Formats: sequence, structure tokens, C-alpha cells
Amino acid sequence: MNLQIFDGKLIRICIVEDDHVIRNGFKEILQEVKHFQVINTYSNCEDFFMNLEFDKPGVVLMDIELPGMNGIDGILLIKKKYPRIQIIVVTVYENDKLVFDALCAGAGGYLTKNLPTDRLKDAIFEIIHGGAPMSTCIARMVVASFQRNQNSPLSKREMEVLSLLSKGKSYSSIADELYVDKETIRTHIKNIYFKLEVHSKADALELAKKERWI
Amino acid sequence: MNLQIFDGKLIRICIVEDDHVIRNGFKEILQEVKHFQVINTYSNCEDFFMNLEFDKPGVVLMDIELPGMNGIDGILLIKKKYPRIQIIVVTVYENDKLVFDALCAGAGGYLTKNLPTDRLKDAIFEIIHGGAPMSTCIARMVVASFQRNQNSPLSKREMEVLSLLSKGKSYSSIADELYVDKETIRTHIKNIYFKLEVHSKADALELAKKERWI
DNA sequence: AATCAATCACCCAATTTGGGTGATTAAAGG
DNA sequence: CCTTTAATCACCCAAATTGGGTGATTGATT
Repeated sequence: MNLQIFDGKLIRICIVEDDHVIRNGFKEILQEVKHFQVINTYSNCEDFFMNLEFDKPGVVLMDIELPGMNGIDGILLIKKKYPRIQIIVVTVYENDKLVFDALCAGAGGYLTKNLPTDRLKDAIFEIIHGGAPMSTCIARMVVASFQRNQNSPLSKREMEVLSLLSKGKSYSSIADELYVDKETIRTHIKNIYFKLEVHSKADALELAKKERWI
Repeated sequence: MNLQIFDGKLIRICIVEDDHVIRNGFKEILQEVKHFQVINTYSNCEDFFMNLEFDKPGVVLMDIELPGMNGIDGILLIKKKYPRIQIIVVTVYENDKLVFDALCAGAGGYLTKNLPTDRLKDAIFEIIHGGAPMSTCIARMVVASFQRNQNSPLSKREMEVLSLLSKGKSYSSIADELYVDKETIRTHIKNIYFKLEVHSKADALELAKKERWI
């Protein structure tokens, strides 16, 4: 492990976790690592934010279900004030919405709690070195979220049109972009509505996104 | 490693890579693993597809830059025909667009070519066990793609309106959804356009997406 | 021969959109 | 306390957009 990336300084770590057994367990695991310095541990976000300016953490381990402010809002608040603090979520939840909410809020990593002790240490090194530590199934969820269902009932051209519609473009600008007449675009959209059995742009886009066609 | 997950069968692997040194290197590394069976290696997609029905691979290692059909289109075609085949991209490119194009096309993993030999073996086990093997910086790119810039000049309400606009909704339906008058939505949108210095829905959405506000 | 994809035309009316110019109320900040 | 901002609503106006109808032609695929 190359020390220079730390600027010769220790990695300052805070833990926010309401279960004190887990909290102290994590603390003991991390304290043993010579490049790490566990500055403070907290059982809720409120206490954590009270000391944030003094703690100056480089990495925060954050639980999601917490008394008072939840972890997602905690992440949002940290990132709003100090965008460079790295946050790793450590939680039991593998629920789609929570995972993506956490990542959207600014989490740089996401681990589920059934982890071997070394995984926690590795994750902190990983995130400091520009990685994004994730549990196996979280990584798959994240990658799967990019995947598109290619079996839509729409033709290639219709997919193009729908995709441009989803960008908020008007029929005329879509026509310009595809070098065809506005009437052609109107026909495509009529056909799209007929195939999808919808009667408006919003309904077509909602269905297309739900079915992961776009 | 639990063997039962393989149903007692070997993992059938194909390699598509135009550099014959790398291609044979990968083959030799993987052939040594007892659960693996390297069925065939190809220097281009066309040859690969010719034998796809006979090879019946479970995992394909796919390069991106290839003579003839490129790797992205190759992935699209594989996934269209056999959605359950797992594909790991192995390439020198860390370019944003290529990474996301590959994942959108259906890649289940993405490795850059400067990898230790064990990483390749691990990646195949990982993807078979429901993971998504990625190089460090790729994982970060992927996670970062979820992150939103919270410092938009728009107010909370304006962000709500813009976000509903991005779903293709009309002023009236946005008004209904937010339980306010259509005129209020119109005022919000006028203010959004003024703040963003744009004069249309498409321009506002383009800017908001570029700046990662939505 | 039949189907589908992609293109274009013309009719119609309601809705939407973008812009202007106001106003009121409540909350937040200096 | 004063100012600014956010959020709400009103009314005027004209151009553009949208959704629906009913056609047609061409070329490819089956």
C-alpha cells in the first residue's frame, strides 16, 4: 500500500451506527490498522454533525436506519457542506430504493453488514484510492440498473423518437434532428401511442422507463 | 468456493480479443482453473457468432475495439439472443462513454487490461455468483454516475417542477400533482428559465442534466 | 403476396407553451 | 427592521404544440 497517497497523514474515520455492539466492533477492527485513526463514533446523525467541524473526518461509515435523522439525509447534509468527505454506507438493507437513494445522495460505497473484518478495512483503503467498495449483490444491482430491455414492441426509429421525446424536445426539433418532416415524427408518435396503448407523452415515457426500454 | 452453484458443470468460457498475445494469455490463465473450460477464443465478433450455438458459453470475455463489429454491438447482439450469457468487458479504455455504453448494452462486468492474473479468475467466479466485477476506477465512475450536484441555483420547488417536466408532464398535470394552480407552475417555469438563462423546456432539461441537478 | 417500417400530406380543434406584467404572503437573512 | 427570496395566483396574448383522423408511397422482409 502506497503511503504517499495519504500525504503522510492518518485517515480520519467517524462511525455513525446506532447499535453499540456493531459500532464498537467496527471501531476495534479499524483501530488496529496503523494508517487509520478512528476519531469518534456516534449513535445518531445529530451528535455527529455537532462535532463534524472538529472531527474533520476523511471517511464516514454511515448506517441507514438511525433514530432521528436517517442516514440518507445525513449523507445529503455531509455532501452539501463537505463534498470531499467519503461516505461508506454499512447497513443490513439491500432494498433497491435505499441503495440508489444512498448513492444518489452521495455515498461512495455500500456494504451489507454480514462482512468479514478484512472487507471493512479494505473498503476504506479502496475508497481512499478512488474506488467504490460495494458488496457483491450491490455491485450487481448497480450494474443492472444500466441495462436496457431490448425487446420493446417499438421499431428502431420509434425508439429514437421516443428517446428524443424523453429529452423534452418538441416534434419539430425532433424532425430537424432526424432530418425528416414534422409530419413523419407525428406519424411515428401516433404509432408509438397505438402500440403502447397510451394517449400522451407522459404515459408513453412512464411505460418506457418502467419497462427499461429507455 | 461452493461447487453446487455450478450444478456440477464446468463454466464454459469464450474469449473475443483481437490481440493474439493477450488472447492466448487469458486462455492459459483460465485453462489452469479446474472449474473453468475455455471453449474457444476468437479474434472478432463475426467468428464468435458463427459458433455461438455450439459453444454455448456461460461467460464471455469481450474486448471493445475489434476489427469488424465492435464489442458494444457484440454485447447487444449476444444479450438480444441469449440474455443469460454473462459478459465481462476486458479493455484498455476507461472512457466514460464506452463504459456506460457497454453496461447499457448488457455487460455484467468491466475490467481494464492492466490486471493481475488472479483478478481475471476471481472476476469469473464473481459474475457467476451474481456479482459485477469492475476495476477500481470503473466502480467509482459507475457510482459517481448516480451522484447529483446539489448546488443548483433553483429552489426546492423549482427543482420539483423541473423534475416533473423531465418526465414529459404538462404544466396542468404538474399543477395537479403538486396541488397548486397551473398559473403557479407557469410562474415557476418562467423563473427557472430566467435563472438558467434558457427559453425552452428542452434547453432547461439539457442544462440540468449536464450539471447533474436531475 | 402480405406485412412492416419509414416517409409524407392535409384536416381539425383543444391544449400547451413562452412571454409580459402585475400581486400577496410567509420565511429567511442581513 | 428592512430586503430578498420563495411560493402562490391572476390576466392578457399569440404562436406553437399536441393528439386524433384518414389517407398515400416506397422499400425491405417474410
